[in-house]
Amino acid sequence: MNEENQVFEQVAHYFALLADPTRLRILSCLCAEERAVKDVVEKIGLTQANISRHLNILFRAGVVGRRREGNSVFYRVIDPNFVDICRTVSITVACRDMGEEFGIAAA
Amino acid sequence: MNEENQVFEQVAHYFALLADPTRLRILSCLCAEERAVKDVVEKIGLTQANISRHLNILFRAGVVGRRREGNSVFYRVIDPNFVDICRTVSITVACRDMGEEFGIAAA
DNA sequence: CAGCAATATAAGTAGTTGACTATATAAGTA
DNA sequence: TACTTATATAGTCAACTACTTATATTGCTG
Repeated sequence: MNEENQVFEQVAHYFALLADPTRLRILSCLCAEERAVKDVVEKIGLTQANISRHLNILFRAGVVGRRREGNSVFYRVIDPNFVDICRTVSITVACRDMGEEFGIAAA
Repeated sequence: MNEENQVFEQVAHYFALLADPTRLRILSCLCAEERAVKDVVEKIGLTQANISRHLNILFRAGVVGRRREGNSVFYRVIDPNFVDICRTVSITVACRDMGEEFGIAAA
């Protein structure tokens, strides 16, 4: 495996992070503000184990950061490019007014 | 399934297109110039059936276009956002000089 | 310490997908 | 038509992954 192929695999791996609707919902949740796991679970409506697992995947990849405060763990988006990427893709795949999930005003 | 969830699924579906190293290699091939399937196969070194399948996936999704010329079918990138997205992600996941696969000069 | 609340991890399962081989279709050429 | 080249499709299999239930960890509080 040469260096060029590694680049493609890294890029593909990053896209794979964003290729899951549940993770996109979670990231949409965290886009505007930091949130505790429990709040994300309530907002999205899947099991706590599942949300926690996705948050860990995003954390290990460096897309989100986290901090513990007492019993709770708060997550937030730290990847500076994430919003830009989602903005572009949202515009690509959907009509203008459908990009609002990520705070994209209709152009 | 409400409208909001459909947006996430559409966006996720687009990211899934780009979440495969082979498809990224193919798109990198087609980024600079239109190419026939045969040329892509030779350049990438996987089976013709596999490349053809990936090209069809990208075609149906509207990322690439194609035209037949005699025996050959030529593909090209037509999604105007693709290069921008890959540029951003390449910068995100790799060092500056690793973005050159998609024609990104070191900043 | 015991009990509770919040989060993380483990094990199992079902569905998806990327790869291959083999075959089919389409177009050029003798 | 028969043959060759180029591309697309079908069938199969292995690997991966998202989800669930059950359990473990961590921190607070009585």
